[in-house]
Amino acid sequence: MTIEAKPLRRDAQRNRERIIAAAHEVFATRGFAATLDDVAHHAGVGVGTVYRRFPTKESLVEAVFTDRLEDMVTLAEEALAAESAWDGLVDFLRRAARLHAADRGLRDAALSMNEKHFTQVGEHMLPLIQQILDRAHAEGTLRPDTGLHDFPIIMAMVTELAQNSSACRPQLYERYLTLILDGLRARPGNSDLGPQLSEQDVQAVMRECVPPLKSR
Amino acid sequence: MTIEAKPLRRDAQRNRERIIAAAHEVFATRGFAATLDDVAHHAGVGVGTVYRRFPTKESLVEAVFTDRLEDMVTLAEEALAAESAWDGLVDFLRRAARLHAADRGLRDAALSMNEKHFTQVGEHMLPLIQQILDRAHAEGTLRPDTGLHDFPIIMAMVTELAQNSSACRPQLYERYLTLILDGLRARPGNSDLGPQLSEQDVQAVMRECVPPLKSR
DNA sequence: CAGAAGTTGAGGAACATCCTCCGCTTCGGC
DNA sequence: GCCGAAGCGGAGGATGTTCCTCAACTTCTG
Repeated sequence: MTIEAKPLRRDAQRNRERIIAAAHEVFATRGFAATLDDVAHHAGVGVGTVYRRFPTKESLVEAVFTDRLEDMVTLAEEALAAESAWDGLVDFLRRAARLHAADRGLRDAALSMNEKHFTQVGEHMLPLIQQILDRAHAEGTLRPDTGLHDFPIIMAMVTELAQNSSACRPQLYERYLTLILDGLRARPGNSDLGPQLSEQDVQAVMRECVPPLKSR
Repeated sequence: MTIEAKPLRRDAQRNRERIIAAAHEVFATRGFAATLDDVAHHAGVGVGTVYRRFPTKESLVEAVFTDRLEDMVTLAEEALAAESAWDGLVDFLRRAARLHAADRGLRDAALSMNEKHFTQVGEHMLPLIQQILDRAHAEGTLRPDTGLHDFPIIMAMVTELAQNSSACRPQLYERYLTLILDGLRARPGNSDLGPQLSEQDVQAVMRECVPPLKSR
């Protein structure tokens, strides 16, 4: 599956793993805004080593988060298995938010799912979420004027808040997620939300919500 | 009322006004993150002039936004005058969000209302908002487990989104504001939101939501 | 017209990235 | 063990940003 070019020397392999672990920690608190220099220091390794192993931040991010994102796929599958579609959806969002609140890097990764790195995971994930929503729509519990594209936006808002409150009230975001979930229920008397968004819109907005991975 | 120390020379006064106007423009797009150097250039004036007239960013911000915030007080008064408390509240939030979406500086100012500069405006504003909410609670339309402190947070989320989508879909935020408003209605079957937040919490979170005005 | 008030903007100080480079260390096949 | 290849470190150059001062100059106004 993986195209393993050359087996690394043993020490190099050890360092690679150290770097990934350190990157996970550093990204968890600073998100994609973290620096490769930062990662190097946390890994107890020279900057050059990091740059040699991961020439771009993108490649490091990919190495760190593809698995974490696959974990979220599992979460989505569990949501589909719940007997109540609504409860499945709510649970999924709550757990996802919890993970994202605890790991800002994962949050940034999840919101970058349409970006070239991670497209693969996106192709697993998005159809599952679509199914979750279809089921909830069919059940009549999720308001019909919402769709797939609303959820990245909602998660972006909620997890941004989670970040901003993490120092003083790490659970604060849950309150507002709950509020939004009540707003998402299909109910008589709901307001008119207007037209749904396009995929391009979401992608553009998500790019603004996540620090750029530029480098160079 | 205002402690006018010395009458400025006429050209100086003209420059002062130019600076304020330019600052308004610059803050409108970059928020408090804008630079005094930026403002100077937009005003067609040397940096030194800005620093002489407004030694701190804080003082400039105050000069620019106190009036704009007082405008929002008017908005709040209109909300209180509406016959339906709920409609008044909704209108108020929608209009406030519109203003904040169009002027990120105003948004940053509004979210800084507890900060020393602006406390004065805050003392006008907050009791009014409290009254709006009391009325809506009494009317039974606003869910009872919400309060004053929820609104800065909600506005912060919504206007942050407005900012992030301003380039591609400037009205996007309205959709999610509407969604949240539906979540704010008192309704049977609403979820449990848990305990309300304290004022300290809100202040701490707001400080994270707005770029620091440090200087020096 | 004198001198007070005001202006200017180059530029120094203080950061923050990003990433390269080359002398040195370590590995591991022989 | 030896030695060449692989790997490592981290100082430091390049670049960028922001803040703010100051000394030479200009413009008011009485």
